[in-house]
Amino acid sequence: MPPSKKSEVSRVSVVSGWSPFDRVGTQQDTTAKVDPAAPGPRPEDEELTNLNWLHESSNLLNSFGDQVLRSVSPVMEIDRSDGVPASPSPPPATSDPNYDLKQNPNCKPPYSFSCLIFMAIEDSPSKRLPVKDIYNWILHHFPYFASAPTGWKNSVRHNLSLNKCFKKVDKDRSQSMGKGSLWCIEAEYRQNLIQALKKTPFHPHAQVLTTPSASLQAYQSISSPPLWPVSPFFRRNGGVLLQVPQGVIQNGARMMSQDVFPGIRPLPIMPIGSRSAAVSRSVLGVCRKRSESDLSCDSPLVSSDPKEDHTYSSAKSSGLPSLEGGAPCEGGDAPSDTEDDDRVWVKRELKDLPPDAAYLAQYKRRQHWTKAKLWVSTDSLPLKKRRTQKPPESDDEEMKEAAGSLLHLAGVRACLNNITNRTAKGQKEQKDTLKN
DNA sequence: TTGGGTTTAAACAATT
DNA sequence: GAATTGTTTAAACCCA
Repeated sequence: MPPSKKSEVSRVSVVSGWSPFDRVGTQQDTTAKVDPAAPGPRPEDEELTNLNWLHESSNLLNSFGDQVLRSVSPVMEIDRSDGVPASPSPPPATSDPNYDLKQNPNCKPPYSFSCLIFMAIEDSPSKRLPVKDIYNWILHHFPYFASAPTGWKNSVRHNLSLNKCFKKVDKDRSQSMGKGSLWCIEAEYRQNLIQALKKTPFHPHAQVLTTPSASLQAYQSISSPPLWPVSPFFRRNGGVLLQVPQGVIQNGARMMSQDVFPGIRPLPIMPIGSRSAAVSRSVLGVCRKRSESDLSCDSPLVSSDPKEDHTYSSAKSSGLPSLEGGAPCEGGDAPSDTEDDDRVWVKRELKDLPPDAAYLAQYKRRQHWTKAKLWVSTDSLPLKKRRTQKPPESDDEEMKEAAGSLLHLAGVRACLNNITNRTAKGQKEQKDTLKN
């Protein structure tokens, strides 16, 4: 968004803040319009409510947040319409230049793109946004991207396309909202996103910070856990901040050790290529575009098996039980209004196809889900579709079964890894922190 | 070393 | 025709 980027950000009012947690507590977003088409209260909302443990009022921190915000982006207008009163002075700036936000304003947010997109969408009244608005939301809340290389937009689109947490919603044809579709959160994976957010950035408890930096000490001397300063979590609900339960601390500790906790510690200088959001990886191992016909699936179930969720492209349609097992989709095959659309047709066709043994064998070699793709003969397909689709090379049933088992095992293993990795990761980070 | 997951870059098609 | 949007592939990187 080259030319308008800066100016756009310059008139941003950052504060209105965030969303999934808006429904918690006393949030008062009077600007939010009620969209009749928007989904009503969802089962997952209970989960959000259960995140109350994440919240603790802290005007002081909120004020600090503003301070940091101004440091990061002095041009940003700080909207205090949330009624949060001004509060005492923020912690003194550290002398460590690495911790000085004024010197290091271009710090990449410790959120994965998936989280960013999720927040953007959830922050919209109708819970659906066009890509452009997702860009804007990210720009508004994370000024880092205003000066970041433009590739991040590509990454956003890439995520939208490949991450099955997000689904495309056809616009009402009567609407002329420009090109593109609306994107919303796939209900089935909303929990994953929430979990990813819970495990991202903010909130190390003081007790896990055994060797705080100078700024950290200064900060801790006056307040509780830190947040990414521009994080929407930072404010909302009148200065609500997030705290973490014991179970999540390990991730927080990790984030701390990686200097991703700005409020306290250095907002690390993270070039766009850095892997700042690794924390949420395992939670969001869900990359694959769902077919339009799946969109009616409202199952709040979250697969316990990340592998079930993960594969680019339309591989879920492979019919592999291990891929489908977690979340039955009632009515998922119901034809949509756009069934005659090529893409929909293709996906439905894929869904009915058996897995291709040759491909799966290839997958076994590569062991990489991003390659998980069904090859189908699609002479009638648009070029776009033909490009990546080849006729099957084999139809060996045994291979299919073996591959299915492999996939299943891989899923189980990945699931176990996720659990153990999270634990081990946090412990390692704590050790590293101690070393430093 | 291997495997899993994320990000980035790039190419290309489709749409406005 | 240009710009934007959406899809796909590949590679690099990080972590366990």
